[in-house]
Amino acid sequence: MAEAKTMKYSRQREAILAFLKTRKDHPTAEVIYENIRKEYPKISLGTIYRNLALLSENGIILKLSCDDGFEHYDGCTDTHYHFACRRCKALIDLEMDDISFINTLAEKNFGGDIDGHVAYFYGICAECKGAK
Amino acid sequence: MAEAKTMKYSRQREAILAFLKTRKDHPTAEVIYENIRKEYPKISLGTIYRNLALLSENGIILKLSCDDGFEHYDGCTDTHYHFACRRCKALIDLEMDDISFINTLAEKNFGGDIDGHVAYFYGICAECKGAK
DNA sequence: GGTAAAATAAGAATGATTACTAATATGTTT
DNA sequence: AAACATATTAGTAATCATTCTTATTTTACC
Repeated sequence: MAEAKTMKYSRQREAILAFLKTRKDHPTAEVIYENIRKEYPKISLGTIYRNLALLSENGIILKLSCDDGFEHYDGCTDTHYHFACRRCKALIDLEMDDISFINTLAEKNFGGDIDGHVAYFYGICAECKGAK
Repeated sequence: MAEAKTMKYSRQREAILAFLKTRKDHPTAEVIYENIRKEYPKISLGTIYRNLALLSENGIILKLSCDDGFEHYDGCTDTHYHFACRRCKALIDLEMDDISFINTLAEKNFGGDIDGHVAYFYGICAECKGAK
């Protein structure tokens, strides 16, 4: 799936990856930018985007499109699923069993090859539910 | 989920919806625009976008984000799933069983309420597979 | 027909993302 | 360690799908 691109080491990329690993909330490029700036005040937004693209193309991070107008990034590539709150727009990891078997169901009446899937769940998160 | 907004009839909106119903390939706003223009040469792209937003907010059509940089629109709102070809980027309907039960799995260790999900399957479509 | 609300065409504006460029960092080879 | 080749960067400009604005036209209802 991911064709390996030659990558030289860069402090900025390492910082971006390290930052992503500390977060569970799947930040946007802008949020990553604001945080990496604390350590590298001169980093540019282009560098953020270029490295996020490199990292996700190589399967080192995940790029999440949950239809809120922003791409989100996830430092954890283990199989897992996400929940997007319709009210507060939070994008949250779900602790649920692996449902990779749905690939088999999808492939049943399909002539092509299925090698993966993404699933987003929608609704109201626990916090918003309590606050109502 | 969908708060009903007052909608007056409009020929343009009807044409957009009728066109969507004739297509199985989930066209983008631009493709819809080019086609509706044949019937309404003066229609503007803003009208396309405004009506697509209205229709999808009211649950009359679906808005699909398959991460290719464009929003796609689907005139069929019955529960079904989509496949996105990694090679030709086609977005195709899958004829598979309903897997709504995954909502229950997702809700198991989750404090909030889940009312829906979207799932996209990825791989190589039958045509690309054959052409290789 | 008259009126109010919604919809339109046309165009301008927005804003996330991408592309460009000259300078710098990295890795490798002598 | 200097020289070289290539990747990466900061800074900035450009792209382009989508949204917004405004004056005008439709639609729905009395």
